[in-house]
Amino acid sequence: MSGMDSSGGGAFGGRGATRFAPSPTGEVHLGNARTALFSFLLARHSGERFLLRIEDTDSERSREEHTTAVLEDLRWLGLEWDAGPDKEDERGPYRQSQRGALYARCFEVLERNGTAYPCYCSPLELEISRKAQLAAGKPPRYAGTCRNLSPAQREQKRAQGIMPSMRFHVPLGRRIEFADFVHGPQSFLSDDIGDFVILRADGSAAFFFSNAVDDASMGVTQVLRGEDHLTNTPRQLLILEALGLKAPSYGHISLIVGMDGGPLSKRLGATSVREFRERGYLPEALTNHLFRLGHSSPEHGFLTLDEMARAFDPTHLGRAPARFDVQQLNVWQKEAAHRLPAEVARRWLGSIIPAGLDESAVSAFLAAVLPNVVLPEDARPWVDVVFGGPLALAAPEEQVIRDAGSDYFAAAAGAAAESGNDLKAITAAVKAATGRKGAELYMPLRVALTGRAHGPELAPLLKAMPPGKARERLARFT
RNA sequence: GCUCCCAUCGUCUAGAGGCCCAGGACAUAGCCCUCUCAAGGCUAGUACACCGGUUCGAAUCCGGUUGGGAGCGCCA
Repeated sequence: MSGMDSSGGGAFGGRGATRFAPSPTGEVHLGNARTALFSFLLARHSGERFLLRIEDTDSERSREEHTTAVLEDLRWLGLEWDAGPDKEDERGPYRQSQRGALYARCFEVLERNGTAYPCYCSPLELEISRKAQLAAGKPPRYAGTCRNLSPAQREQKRAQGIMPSMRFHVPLGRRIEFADFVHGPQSFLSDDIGDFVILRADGSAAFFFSNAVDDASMGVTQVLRGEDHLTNTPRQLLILEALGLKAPSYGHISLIVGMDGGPLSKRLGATSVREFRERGYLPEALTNHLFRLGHSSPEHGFLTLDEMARAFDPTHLGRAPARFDVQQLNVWQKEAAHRLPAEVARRWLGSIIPAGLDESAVSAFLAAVLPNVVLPEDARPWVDVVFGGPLALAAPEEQVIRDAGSDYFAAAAGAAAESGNDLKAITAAVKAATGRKGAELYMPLRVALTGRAHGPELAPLLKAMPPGKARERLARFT
């Protein structure tokens, strides 16, 4: 069967591959972002290919704009793929909605094997059956109603116009074992698994089926995914076995949880890449934080993706759920913000920087303010300080001004008039006139010039101000 | 209900029987530096969920308890 060769080889020289396989039904969640990051790093670490496959078999919920958003978010994070929906190769297409022919061929194999059969049960019947089993304290599994229908019975159902779904016939009494590369040896009993749907009534392929078939046919050798898939893995192994396809090795990483230890929820803050991005978080902050969630590395500092790829160690993937702590994210965010090159910082701050400034004014502003900024909004108050008009003072600041006295400011304003916005010249003049030093010397200047007692370094801040601004603000208190 | 996964400082984690009265990073506190904040330097406190067992010896192995999570969908 062409297109189903899972032996590697061919155009890809036997290289293995990892993949990220999101369904375009919403925003990229933090947990998925981490799975994508780890899969990306796993591939980069060992020179494998990183594939992006869009799992859009559910036409009801899949939306093209979500696919676009997923691609955008991944690229924003810096996770570029070697093949994907916008980078097709001979193993594609990379959208499941376009792989119907392959699924049909695979299904035929199963049908011939006798490992698949049509199920005519209605959603309502299935729902009732599930509820009844649950109520009886039993696992809610498919009861096998349609498993052994005779050809005549099937014909009868078909004549009634019922479109069947197709189920996989799970063998009895089998032990399914595999080595999870995160959790170690796993063992499941096939008796605990009910016959599951592989083709929906509309003919589209269901997850267990399409996902397993695609991993095999796309040459994926290592599947890194969330732990929510761990107990589903035996199903996929069974499908692959029935198809005679080689299974990838699987690793299941624990889920990311909120600070309360429960599932990550909106209530506790942002949960999607998009939201963090919109709040002004930088991709490097997110990747550095995610890199340490459920993974340990001897490298402690701020890392680029390349450095992460080198340091990534699949044997150091955690089995315990990791809490998403925004405080820790903010540490990386601060670091990322402080490392921002000027032109990127300018884009990052966007409309917060007033329009119409010349380049040197912008870079002076950035040089002064960036070291004190974590999120773009932190820069906003300093725009007024640097470029705005007269400053309003609170009571404690007023007091600082009064204590300094008008002689102090006369000297300061005089120096400012002569030298422009030069802190050294101003402090020298004030020092000569008043004999003040240390905080007594600097604090009144800081307050008069910025309106507040705390903030970025004074000298660069002054330099960023328009000419005459220092004199103007100092003269106010003479 | 059944099956499966998990459990070390506030957070992320190291730890695969003695190297651990548990190490690191971040956070926190104090000090230093300093015009403030930030940065930087130094110092400090805080953890093996619980109960049994195996062993000369257990964070590490086994059993149980508790707690958390996942799966059992014509969602992925």
